[in-house]
Amino acid sequence: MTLRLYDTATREVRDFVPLEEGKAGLYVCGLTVQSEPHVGHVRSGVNFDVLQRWLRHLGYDVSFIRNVTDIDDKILTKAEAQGRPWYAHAAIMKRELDKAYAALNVAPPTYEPAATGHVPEMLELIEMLIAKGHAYAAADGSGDVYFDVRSWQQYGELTHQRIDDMEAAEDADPRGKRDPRDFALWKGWKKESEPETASWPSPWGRGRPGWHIECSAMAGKYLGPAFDIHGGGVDLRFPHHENEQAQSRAAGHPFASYWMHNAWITTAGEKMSKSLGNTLSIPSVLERVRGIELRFYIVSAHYRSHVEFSFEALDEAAVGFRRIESFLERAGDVAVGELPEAFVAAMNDDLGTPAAVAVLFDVVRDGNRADDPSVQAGQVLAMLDVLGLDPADPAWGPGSSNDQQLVEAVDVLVRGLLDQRTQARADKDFAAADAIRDQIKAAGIAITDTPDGPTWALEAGTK
RNA sequence: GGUGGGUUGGCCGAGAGGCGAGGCAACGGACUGCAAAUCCGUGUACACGGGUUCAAAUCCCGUACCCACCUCCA
Repeated sequence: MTLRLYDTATREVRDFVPLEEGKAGLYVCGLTVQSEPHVGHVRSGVNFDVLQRWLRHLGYDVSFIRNVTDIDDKILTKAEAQGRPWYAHAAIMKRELDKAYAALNVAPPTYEPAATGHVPEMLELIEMLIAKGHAYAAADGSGDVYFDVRSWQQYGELTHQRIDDMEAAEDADPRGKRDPRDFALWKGWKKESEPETASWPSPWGRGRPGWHIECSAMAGKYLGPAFDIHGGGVDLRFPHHENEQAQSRAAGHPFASYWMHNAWITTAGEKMSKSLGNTLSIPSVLERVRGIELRFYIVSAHYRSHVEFSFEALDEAAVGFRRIESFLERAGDVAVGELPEAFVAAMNDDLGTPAAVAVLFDVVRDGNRADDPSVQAGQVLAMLDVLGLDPADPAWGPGSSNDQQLVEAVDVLVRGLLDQRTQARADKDFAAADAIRDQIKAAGIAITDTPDGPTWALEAGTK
């Protein structure tokens, strides 16, 4: 059984055949570090992390490159609004993003190149494009360099559009373009409005990279002229990915074999980037549910399906996930087992995580029914591991030693109370027994009576 | 104007011609001193109108509504 993936370029699910047997090169457009990451932003991080983990599980030697765009218009304007240098602003937001990824157990990529670190590579590519007649320096002396879309006959091939059908940008300030659809490879430095630190020397004077060129340059540098999979959010299909492909192919590089795009998470039917302030920023969502629960919520939907975010649905997902966790707790220590066939089939079918999660629940039920749940628990662990949802993964944070001490302290206190309750029950003094249970419950601790005596755990629903 | 996606039970969310994915909630039952947890059972859902077919949520035609992208966006 082989992995099949939906390829945006061909619009079909097809067998994944790597360029080089046993290896997989993956490039994903990461974020522009311009503001605090929200739920929508991290979806792509989680989705492609699942892809990375699955490829590794299948035995591929994965090179996963996920870039960081650390210079662009928005960064400049937001930094200025906040009164700090653009690079400081980008660095702060980058740290926030790292924290968000860590909180969701998004494993780091092989390498995370930053745009500003690759200006020479971009210049090299731009000069190659000029030499081949696919790019030109603007005639107006602005220092801008544009890609000449009319010179590249296949332009539009990725998104199946013809140049003449595309609407030219409304704001199209022609700025010396030959065609309004030509896009910037290099942006000349605007002395009056932009800091000099946001400019680099080039054959066309000081300036900064256009948005698309960085990915062509970095993908080429780290994965080579041809690589397997290129990913990102749906909105990037056009113009970003179309332009990346045009640049790279015009420069003579075959570029990506497969294109994968994750769908949006919206709120109230609107994209998150447009909507409501910071209520959906990762730190604020994590005040409500744990990172592992948010990740489970994201993984429960297929990566190509649009998700309408709601806190109710998020809470439901969290409740469902706790069922899996409590099964594992009951099962005790078990070794990681084999993946059920149905799970493997689901994952191989274009990362069918919803079907995979259904298998997860089926096995949990089986395990809850069994006298000895260790086989099922082992399978559950294996599945959770692939999905990046193993609660025991140290990546979720070891909990500080302080926490550990607290747990031990609480354990002693609760055990004392539970002993009293057990005695009361033995004496058939149920009023007393229930009073103790209520007292413990009031503290946010649920108790479960088992054949081996009562156990306690923090109550579901309270984070 | 061009390109792409969507509308599934109370809610979330899969599926892509024939056996009721799964979860949450609800109801009944088992277990329990009572609960909790767990298990068992309970649903005749696929926007609307036609058509194809022995068989349609799934294919075809039409309609309605929603969303995304068209050079700043995950």
